[in-house]
Amino acid sequence: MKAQPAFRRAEPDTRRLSLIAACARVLAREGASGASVRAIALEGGVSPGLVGHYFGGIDALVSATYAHVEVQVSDALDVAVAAAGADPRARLEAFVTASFAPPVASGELLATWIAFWSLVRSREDIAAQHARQYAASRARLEVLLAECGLPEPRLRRAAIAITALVDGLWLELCLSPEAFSPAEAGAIARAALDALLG
Amino acid sequence: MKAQPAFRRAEPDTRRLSLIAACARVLAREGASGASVRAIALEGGVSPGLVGHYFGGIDALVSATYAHVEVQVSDALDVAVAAAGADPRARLEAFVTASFAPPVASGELLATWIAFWSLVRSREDIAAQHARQYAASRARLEVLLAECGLPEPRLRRAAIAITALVDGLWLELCLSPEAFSPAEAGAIARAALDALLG
DNA sequence: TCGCTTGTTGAACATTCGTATAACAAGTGG
DNA sequence: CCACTTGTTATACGAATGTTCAACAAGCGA
Repeated sequence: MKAQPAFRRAEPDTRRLSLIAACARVLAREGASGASVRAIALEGGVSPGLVGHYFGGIDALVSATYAHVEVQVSDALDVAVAAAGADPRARLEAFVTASFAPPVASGELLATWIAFWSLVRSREDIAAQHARQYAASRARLEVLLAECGLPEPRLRRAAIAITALVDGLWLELCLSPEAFSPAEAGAIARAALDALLG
Repeated sequence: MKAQPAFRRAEPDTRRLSLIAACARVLAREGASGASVRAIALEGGVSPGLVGHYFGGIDALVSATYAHVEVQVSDALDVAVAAAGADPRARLEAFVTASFAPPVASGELLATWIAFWSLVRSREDIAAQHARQYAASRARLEVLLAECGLPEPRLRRAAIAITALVDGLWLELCLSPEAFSPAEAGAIARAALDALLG
């Protein structure tokens, strides 16, 4: 009788993704302080050494997890925008509305953001990653705003404003869901769009 | 020759405050992950045991530090509002403008906020503290808005909106100061007030 | 079937963590 | 000047941290 394999090899990218997913789950369940190499390896059904093998350190894994989750969030927003049809204003409103509904606004995602933010000030490469992702997210919003007819000179500030408003509402929604509802957050953001677009 | 005292006794409240100040300094310098009992005790010129003696645990010290810093921030905003004179609109604008200048907006404060936020989801008492402080901060803004003539039914949402906008701008300002300037953040917030108050 | 590459393991490493606690001493009231 | 209270120290403890590395074996090509 042949013993079944003690472990299974995986494509590097597959394994990397499964570790990222495990990291995200641990962050969601245990919070930023519970995301240790061992806990993540256990969650991924893998030995602790693999984390170092693929990412070299826990910071890089957290950074990769943030990048991955950000892409998921970004995709979810894109889907919502696409589902809104062709009307520019409807697309913009779909964007902000989706920002306050799962899977974008979710307390479980908060720990990933917090773990990432806590690295921004001390690690220059992670600060650069944050700046890059922030710029990308703002640029996408600028496109939606431009399609609504907002003139180019006002685009930058408008995008900064809407991004900040949405982020602030999102953060508070994750931190204390009782303060106000996702629907109320959506209404507030849409009112801001009204004011901005006239 | 009499050896000088090996240590100095302090009033409980004095010592508590000095530990809170030491915690804030360590958070500012080392970030959330560097704020260990030992590092804080060393910073405060005190033995590690005292942290447990006064606060019972590191979480309670972080929570107390957050509360203390929040009061400082709140006081700084009050000073700015008072300095603006009697005109309600000027007072409101002073409030948002001060939110983007030191000592309120400062990368060094960010770590304190992050350390506190990371406790909100896992500890019920800290979630309650956050909800309480958020409500207080929103209530103060509601007063300023009411003085500008905003009718009562619109107060709640307006305060939520301005708080979220200011928090979002503040956060991004602390995370990546190159994205936009404090002056630009202030202009954005004042424009939002324009839109809100007509 | 054999050998080779390399993904993977699991233990060991030196630190560091938070907390508990016994001994010490500063300051106060007598 | 002497207790007595208690703020404070210093150490010790077990657990957990991130990282390293030699050994192992899975899967592929020959």
